[in-house]
Amino acid sequence: MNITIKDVAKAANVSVATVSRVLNNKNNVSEEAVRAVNRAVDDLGYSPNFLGRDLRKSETKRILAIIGTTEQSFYNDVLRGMQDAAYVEGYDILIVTTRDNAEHEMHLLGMLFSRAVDGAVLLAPRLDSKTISDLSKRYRIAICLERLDIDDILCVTIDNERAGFDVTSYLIAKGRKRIGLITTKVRSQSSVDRENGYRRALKAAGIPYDEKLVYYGDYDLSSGTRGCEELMSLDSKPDAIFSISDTISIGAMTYAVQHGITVGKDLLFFGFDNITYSHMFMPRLSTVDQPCYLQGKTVIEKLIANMKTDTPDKSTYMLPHSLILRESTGD
Amino acid sequence: MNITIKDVAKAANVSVATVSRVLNNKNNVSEEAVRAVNRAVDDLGYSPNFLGRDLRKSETKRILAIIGTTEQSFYNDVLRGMQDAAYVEGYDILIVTTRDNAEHEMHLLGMLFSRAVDGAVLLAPRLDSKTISDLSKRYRIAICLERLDIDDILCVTIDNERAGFDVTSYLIAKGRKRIGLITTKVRSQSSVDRENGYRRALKAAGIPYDEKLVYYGDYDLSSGTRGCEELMSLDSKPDAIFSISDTISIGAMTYAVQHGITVGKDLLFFGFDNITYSHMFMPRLSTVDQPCYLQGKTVIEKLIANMKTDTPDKSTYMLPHSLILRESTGD
DNA sequence: TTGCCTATTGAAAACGATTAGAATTTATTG
DNA sequence: CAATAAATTCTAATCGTTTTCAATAGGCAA
Repeated sequence: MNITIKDVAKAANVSVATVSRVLNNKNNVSEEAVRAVNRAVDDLGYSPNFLGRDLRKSETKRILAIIGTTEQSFYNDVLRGMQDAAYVEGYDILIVTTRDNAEHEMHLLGMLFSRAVDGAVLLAPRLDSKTISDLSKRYRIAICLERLDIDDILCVTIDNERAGFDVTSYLIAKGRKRIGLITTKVRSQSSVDRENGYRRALKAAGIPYDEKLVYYGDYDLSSGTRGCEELMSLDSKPDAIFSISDTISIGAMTYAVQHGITVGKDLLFFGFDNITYSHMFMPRLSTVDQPCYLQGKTVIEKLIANMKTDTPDKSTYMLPHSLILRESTGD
Repeated sequence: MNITIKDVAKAANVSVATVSRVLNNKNNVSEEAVRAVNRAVDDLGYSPNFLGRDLRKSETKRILAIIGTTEQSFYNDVLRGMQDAAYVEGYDILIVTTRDNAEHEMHLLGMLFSRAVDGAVLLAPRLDSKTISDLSKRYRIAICLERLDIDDILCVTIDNERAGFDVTSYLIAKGRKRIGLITTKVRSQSSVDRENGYRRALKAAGIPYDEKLVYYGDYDLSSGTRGCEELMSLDSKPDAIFSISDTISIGAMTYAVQHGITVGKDLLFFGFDNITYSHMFMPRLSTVDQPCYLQGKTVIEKLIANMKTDTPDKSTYMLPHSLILRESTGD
């Protein structure tokens, strides 16, 4: 039914070994054989079955990128970086979504256990760090955009704690005393780290931490809106709001604008990620820029390097972030 | 080195055949054997090598979803629909991006030719329709969100021509006479269809087509901004602008707002896709809602059905769209 | 002609699973 | 208890490649 290497061999009047050699551009094969094989391949419309090849070679040249959902628009640059790095080494990146479900994440990692891919990058791990850490002993895994509290696994990220500290310190330097935080119920390490940075900055400035000023929501626009509404209904309202993502922050800012609050003066806003939308609307949103493309590129380079060695690199790499100051903080 | 089914067989003191039967939940195997095998599997931490299994079975239970970039936020719902439909049939969806490059699209389709996946869905084909049509004769391929001008391939989409007609007719009914169109240089079938609908509506209303009113740009926000700027610098300015995506339309509207144009009165805006951002900002954007989740779900159901038969369904399914009227059209 | 070296080639053994079909064990029946 | 049926189990073939190793052919020197 299907055309196999045997059919090509027969048509070209050579052995399957020779066909294989031609297909893989080995040098020890005569001009004549090359021609005959290529003709047969064309005539029959043959293309090699990767299942056979991969089984024999025990490698697939494919890497899994496990994300939560494709919604987070800044993944796009990360994935571009990953693809570019993979391309130069002859790998393909397969994207797969967990829909923020740990069980499904484990199911997808099954592709790794069962050798359907050579390695995996987790971009929004929901599994607990012990599990991931154990897996990383047997398989080629890396984390990107996040880190694990157990740090015996390859990680490429930014210093989120530091970024949270930087943002909060900046708002304090602007004379703000009651700084709200809109974060997520889901305790991703990056959210926790940003929150810790926020607390450290408060402490460093001698401002007492007030749990009422912290809102725990989801990752979407409307969650930001609800968060802002909640915080602004407090008896002593915040004078600045730091959100752990631009999407959330834009949702929050929308509430303020629609309720006549002067953004950038009465209330400052600071986001995170520097997505396209963050500078398209008035007032433009101050935010933290993280090197998405570079993180993606780096994690794949390191991961592929790890595949080639018995002594894998398990370091955590923190790439530099920067604050982008715009109208939402009165800049 | 790696643990194979043989190791499990040895540890459980049975043959590989029995191990395989236990692993695949066949009924003709004794309780005792099941226990022994399961224990051995746990002890050894074995998980089956899919390359071996897939080769033998000649199926992978994986379907490729080929998109342009993950940027387009409305893909998220489509992919969710695809995954849900795939899940009930035991398939996984692998997402892969062409970065809008036909050559790379062909490379990715290689996974189909080489049997690394069982089928593929094209969500933003860049290859010419002849090529795709030919491939669909040998492989299980479907199109989603788009269609081909050659219609001998499974397609799940909306009636984009009709939608373009509906939008334009609505604007005309609102008394508008000079209706601008912001579309894309890349001639995707959906863009072409929407543009054709636009023209048909003009003609039906006896309004002459004016090529100056059509701007060809990219898919992003800033392209909308540039498009609006260009159209508004015409001697006889448009009194309404239809953009082929919300992202573009929001970019366009941003230009208007920032230049003191009263949106919804001086200038009406109509978008396409009903993305989250479209109703988050004042003025809220009127747009076309297309059933993303349903299209994704449907295309996978039909594709999997096609995999089980020798007489595949090559129909084009057009699911219903609807107009969402908001402030940008004065509603 | 013979021998030796090199360049090609082919036969057959992997890779790790599934699955027919044969072989064995166990249960059932007269 | 023997004969038969049913339930398990095993051996070995198979999927489509790559790759080792042996075999062959051709060229060249002696």
